Amino acid sequence: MKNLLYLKDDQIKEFIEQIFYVYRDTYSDPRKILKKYSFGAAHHRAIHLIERHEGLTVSDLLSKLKITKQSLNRVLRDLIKNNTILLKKGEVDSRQRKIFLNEKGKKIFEEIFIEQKKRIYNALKNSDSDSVIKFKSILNKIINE
Amino acid sequence: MKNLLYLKDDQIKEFIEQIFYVYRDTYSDPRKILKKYSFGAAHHRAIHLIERHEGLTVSDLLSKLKITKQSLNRVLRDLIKNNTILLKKGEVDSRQRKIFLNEKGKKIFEEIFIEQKKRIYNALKNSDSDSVIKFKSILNKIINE
DNA sequence: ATAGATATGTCAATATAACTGACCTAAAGT
DNA sequence: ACTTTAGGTCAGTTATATTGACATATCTAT
Repeated sequence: MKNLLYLKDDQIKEFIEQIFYVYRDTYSDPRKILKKYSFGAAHHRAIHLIERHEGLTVSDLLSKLKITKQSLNRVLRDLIKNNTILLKKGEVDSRQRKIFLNEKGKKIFEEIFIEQKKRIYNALKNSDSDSVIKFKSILNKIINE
Repeated sequence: MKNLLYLKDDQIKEFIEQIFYVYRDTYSDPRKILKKYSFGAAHHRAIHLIERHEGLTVSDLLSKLKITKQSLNRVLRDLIKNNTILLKKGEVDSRQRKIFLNEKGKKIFEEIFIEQKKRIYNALKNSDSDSVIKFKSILNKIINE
């Protein structure tokens, strides 16, 4: 292994610790908003991914969340019951259900996002564009490993 | 708000999504090792923080994990029962319990870390030092917001 | 047409990790 | 002496996930 400082074990351990804090803090900020709608972290993650990938299918969402369909089903049922999402039959393949936020869902998403955005926005606003690009690039490398 | 590309909502939403994937993948890699010792994600996080901050107190660990002491207690009990950690009374303040990995704990940590390290190492090995520094800097800014 | 595969949904039981709330001891601080 | 702090514990509950089994509708391929 290379002897570069940033590849030393201690540095990597520190990254593993930081990744935990970043995830925990980023996703705990909108807890109160979620509670208002009787939603938890699982609903939050689903809503976020549905907003980012409107019309994605149930199996798309499953592979993004990497949970079982039984787990996802509870979440989707809650979201439907709460009138937050709607499912449309796929036009090409009618076995598929394409998932969308409805108007209420979009409003809830925005409420959540406002809370969640602050942390990231403030962290980036004093960073130069080059830093942000490099930050994103490494995030992507970690995901695609 | 500034009109910078990387401060646009879509970009921030993408970061929020990426942070989820990075955390999930980084912490799911050593699942099999953990299972071997009947440990779960909660034990993993505790072991990681104890290794990084040897001799930290119960309340130090609580504030890093941001869970209740009842939740942490289950985890610490399991780790003690499994002979992975040991608690020493604080010399200065004997109400405190300082937490250490014992020999078995250190070995388990190393086993976990080997699995977990790969992803980060591979992501960083082809990045230049400047990228890594900037990556770390933004992680810290997000945490300290 | 029909057989097999795929996408989705659901029932039931269980595991894991968290929570709230109440209460306790020992040791420190004042 | 009194209060606060650090830590531990009991009990009950909630949230999120799991495994395994099975059902339905639809698509694909022969």
